[in-house]
Amino acid sequence: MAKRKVTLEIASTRVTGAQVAREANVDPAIVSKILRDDPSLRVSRETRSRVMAVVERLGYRPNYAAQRLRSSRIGAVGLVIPDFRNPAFAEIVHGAEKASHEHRVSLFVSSAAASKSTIDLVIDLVASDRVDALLVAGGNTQETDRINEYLVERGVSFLFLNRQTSGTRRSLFLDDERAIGLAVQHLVSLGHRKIAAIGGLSSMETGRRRQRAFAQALQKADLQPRPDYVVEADYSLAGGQSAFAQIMELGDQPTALVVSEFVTGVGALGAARSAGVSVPRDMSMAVFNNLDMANFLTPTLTTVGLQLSAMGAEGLALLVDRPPDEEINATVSKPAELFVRESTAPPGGSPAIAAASLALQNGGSE
Amino acid sequence: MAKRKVTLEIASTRVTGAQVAREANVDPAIVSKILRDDPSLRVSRETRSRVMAVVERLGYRPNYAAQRLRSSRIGAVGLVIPDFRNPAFAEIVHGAEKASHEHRVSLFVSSAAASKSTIDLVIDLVASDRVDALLVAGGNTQETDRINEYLVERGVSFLFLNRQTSGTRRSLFLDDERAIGLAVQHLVSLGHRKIAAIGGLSSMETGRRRQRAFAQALQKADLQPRPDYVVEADYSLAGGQSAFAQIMELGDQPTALVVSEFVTGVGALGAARSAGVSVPRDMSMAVFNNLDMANFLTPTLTTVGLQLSAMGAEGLALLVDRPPDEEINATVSKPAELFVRESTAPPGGSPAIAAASLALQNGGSE
DNA sequence: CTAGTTTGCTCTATCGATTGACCAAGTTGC
DNA sequence: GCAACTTGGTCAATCGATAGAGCAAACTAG
Repeated sequence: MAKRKVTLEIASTRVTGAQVAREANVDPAIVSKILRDDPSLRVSRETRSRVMAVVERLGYRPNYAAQRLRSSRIGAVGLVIPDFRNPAFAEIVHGAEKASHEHRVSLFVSSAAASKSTIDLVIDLVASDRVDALLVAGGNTQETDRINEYLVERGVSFLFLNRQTSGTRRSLFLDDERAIGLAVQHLVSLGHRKIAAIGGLSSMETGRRRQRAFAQALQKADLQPRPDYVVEADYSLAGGQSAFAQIMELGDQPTALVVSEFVTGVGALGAARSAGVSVPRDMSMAVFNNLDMANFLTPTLTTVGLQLSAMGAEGLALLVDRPPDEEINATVSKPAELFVRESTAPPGGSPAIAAASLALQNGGSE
Repeated sequence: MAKRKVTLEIASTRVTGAQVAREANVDPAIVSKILRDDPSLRVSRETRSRVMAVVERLGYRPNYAAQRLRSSRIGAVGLVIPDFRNPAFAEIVHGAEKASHEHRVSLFVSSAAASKSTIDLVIDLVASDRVDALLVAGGNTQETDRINEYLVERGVSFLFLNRQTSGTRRSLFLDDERAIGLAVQHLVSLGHRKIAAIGGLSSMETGRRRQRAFAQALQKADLQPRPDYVVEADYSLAGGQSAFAQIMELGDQPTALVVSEFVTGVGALGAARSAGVSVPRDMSMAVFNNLDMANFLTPTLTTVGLQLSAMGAEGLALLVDRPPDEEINATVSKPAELFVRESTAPPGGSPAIAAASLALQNGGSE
C-alpha cells in the first residue's frame, strides 16, 4: 500500500456501492447492474456471486436518494386518503401496502385529515419528487378534477380509486352498483317496500354514483324512488347519527335502511338505539363494507362486502404495471358479496325469521 | 441572445434550482440558501425578493432526492406500526402526521401486517436512507431490543412509542399505570371485588407493564391479585373473543373485566353477548382507549382514554427537536381520563345505578 | 489467418441541491 | 491613504448510483 494520510477514522455507518465494488474488485457499475438485474449486463457467474457475497457481508443497500436522483423511475408510490382513522381506508392502505412489497416499490401514505387539503397533499408529494406515481383515494369531485389536471400536466402516472373525474379516465372502481343491488334485493326479498338510503355526500362522485345505483335497484324491484328517502351523510359516526335523525323526522318512515359506508352505518345504528328504534324489529339495516367489526356489534350487521383491501392491492398493481398514458377503467376483480346477519329482518320483525338470520351470524369473516 | 442550437423542446415538467437562478440572475447557491434560510448567507433584501418571486412564479420545489443525497439531515421521519387496521394505531398515525406537518418533515408510515417483520421494516427504511429518524410503535420485546441495537449501531435517531428496551432509553410512554388505576378504582368503587384483566401478550413489554400495573392497582384497593384472573390476548377482535372464552371457563368467575386494548375489548364484548353474558348486569367491562366508537356500541363502553394521538404528535416532536444522543424517558403530557358509560355497573346489576351511568353516556368525545 | 462477434468488464458524464472556500467592491478606522 | 472589514455575492467539489459508450480479450466463421 502506498503512503496513506492518517485521518480520524469516522465509523462510517454507510456502505456505498463503491466500497462493495472495491472489495469485490470490480467497477461500481457492475454492482449497480447486478443488483438491479440489468438486462444489458453480461457478467460471469463467478463475478456475480463474488459481488453478491460482498453485498451480503457488508449489508449494502443502494442509497435511495441517489437512485432516485439519477434514474427518474424508481419505485415509490404515493397513496392519498382522507383519514387513517376511517377503517375503510385503513383496509385500502393495508391492501396497497401488501402489494407494494410484492411489487418492490415503497408506499408513501398521506392523509388529508392532518390539516392539508387533498390537493396540497398531491402537489407536495409530486412536486418534491418524493413519489413517481400516485393512488388517489380521497377528495371531492372538484378536488379530484383539479388533481387530475395537475397530474396530467406534470406527466405523473396516477390512478383514482373509486373516483371518476371529468378529464382523463384512469380509475379503478368498486362495484358499488352490484353492492347496492345486493342490499336492496335482500331487503326486498325480506318483504320491505319502504327502503331508504343513507349515502355519501353528493359532492363526492362516489356519493352520486351510489345514489343513482340505489334508484336503479329500487326500480328493478318495481319500487318507486322517493327523494325524501335519500339522505346524505359524510363518512363518519356523527354523519350517520345525524342522517338517522333526519330520517326519524320523516312523516312516513321507511322500514329498512341501506347505509353505504361502514362507520356511517355504525353511527346510524347508535342513533337508532338512542332513539329507541329497535334494529331489526323496527328498522332493518344493511351496511356497506364487511369489516370484521360487523360481527361484534349489537345487533350484528348485515353487510355488503366490497373488496377494499383488494382495491388497494389491485390499484397499486395497475399503477405499477400499466404504462402511464394508457387509459384505465377497471373494476375490482372480486365481486361484492352479501353477508346476512342480525340487523336485517322482515318488516314488523318476525322473531322466527330473526332467529334464523341469527344463525347466519358467522357468515363471513373477510 | 447568441446562436442557439434548436432542439426538440421537451416540455420539461421539472423546474430546477438552476432555472430559477438563471431567471433571477443569481447563482444557484443563492437560491438554495435563501430557501433554507441559511444563516451563513447575506443577501440584499432586493435580491431575496427577486428570487422568491421567481420561485413563486415557476412553482419551484427543491428536488427531494437531491437534497437528501447531498445533505444527510433532511426531514423525513419513519413510523413503524403493527397494523393500519387497528384503530388505536390509526390514532397514533394521525397524531404523528399532524405533527409532521407542523415540523415540516415528511412522515413515512410502514406496517408490519403487510408481510414483513417489524425488524425488516426498520432495516429497509433505514438502510436505504429513506428516513433519518424513526418512531417505533410496533414489535415485541425481542424485536424492539434488536431494533434498538441496530439503530444505535447505525447512529440513527429514534424513539420508541410506549415501548421500553433493555438497551438505551429513548421512549415516550403512555400513562398505563394511571389508566389501569382509574379503571380498577372505578370498578372497586362500584362494589366489585372480583376483577379480572384481559391484557396484552406478555411477549410485549406493554403487556407486562399493564399486568404489573393491574396487580398494583388491586393491591392498593386491598384486593388480592389472582393469576387466573389475568388473561393474555393479542390486540385483535379474535384475541378478545378467545380471552373472554378463557375467562368463562374459570370456576370462580369475576364480576368485572379490565381490557387493556380497544378492539380486544370489542371482541370480548361480542363474545360475552354470544355466550349470553349480559354486560354490565352479569359482568362489567372497562376498556382502554376512548375511541369515538365506544359511544356507539351496545352497551356503550366505559373507557379509559389514553392519549394516542398526542403520543404520536409528541413523539414526533421529541424525535425532531431533541438531539439524537440525548436520553428520553417521557410520558405523554395529557393524562389518562376515565369515561364512564353503560358497560360498567355494580355487581349484580342494580337498574337504578345502571340508568345513572347511562346518563353519563356522552361523557367524552375526543 | 483475419474480420467479425461475443463476453465481460471499465470509464465518464450526469441527476439537482448543497457546502465551504473564495473574491470584488464598498466602508470604516486610524 | 492604506489596511482591515463588511457586504453581497460566485465557483467548484460533492453526495451515491446509474446509463451508455467504449474496449480488450477470447472465440468463431470462412
